[in-house]
Amino acid sequence: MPEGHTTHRLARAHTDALAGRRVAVSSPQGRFAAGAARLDGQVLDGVEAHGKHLLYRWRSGDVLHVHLGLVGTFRTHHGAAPEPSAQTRLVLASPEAEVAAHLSGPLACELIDPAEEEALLARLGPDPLAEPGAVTAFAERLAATRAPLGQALLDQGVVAGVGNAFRAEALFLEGIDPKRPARDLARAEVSSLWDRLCGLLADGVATGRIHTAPDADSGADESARYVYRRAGSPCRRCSAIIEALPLGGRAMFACPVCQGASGGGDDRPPLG
DNA sequence: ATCCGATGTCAAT
DNA sequence: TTGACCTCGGATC
Repeated sequence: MPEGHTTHRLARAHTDALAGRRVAVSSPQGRFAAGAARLDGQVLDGVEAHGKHLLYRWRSGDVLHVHLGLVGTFRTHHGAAPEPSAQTRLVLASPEAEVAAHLSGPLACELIDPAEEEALLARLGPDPLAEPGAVTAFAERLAATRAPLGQALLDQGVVAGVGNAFRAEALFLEGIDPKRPARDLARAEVSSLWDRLCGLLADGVATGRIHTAPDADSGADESARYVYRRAGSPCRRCSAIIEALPLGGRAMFACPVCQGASGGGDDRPPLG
């Protein structure tokens, strides 16, 4: 689940449900026991998303940093909540609001001090969901890397909140070969790509899913995407076989024709 | 019952 | 570049 759209949805949901309330905080699993004990009963002021990072700000001045990583999940229950599982790292609950959020498997769940928060935010590039006008910062950071574009888009210092699914879908829709050096993109390509990322992420916040292809609300997630996790299947535009190649340590999915040297991306609808 | 992979990141080679 | 970490659902035996 977790690219930038997920964290922004959580920030909004948890702010709506819990901000201004005293929150019961616990760590059934135990690995956050000390932090939970410190926060338990405190008033939550609000929750912010910065790329894939979540910051929970408490009236006491404490800041809780959560990063879901690859497998982390936050389940937010309204009404009667089930018992948290034994591996639940963190529970945030308001009995009066009948809300309980259960966090499992996070990469990070920790209290951070102001210096750590500053360092965290300083290493993030612009977040399309937080700063949709930040195309210039995006362009500068693309120009400063030697990496291929497909790899640069996974670098949270280049753009914050984009992950493996959004990078693949965005580059397909832009018709750009992911192996091209990021610094070689024309200004118009950078601008169009930034707008594309903003649009895809905003759609993700609205729906909670990464569905980029117009058809197929029915069926698996793969049926609602152009390339991500579709290696070996025909391209929805040209029927060429979608490829997966390692880029930035992960599988990069792309159409060899639509994203070939001749380029060609636009808003053409998919084939039948 | 067991294995494997996943929308992520970091530390150790 | 690789392995470790973390949890869970789906595939496989």
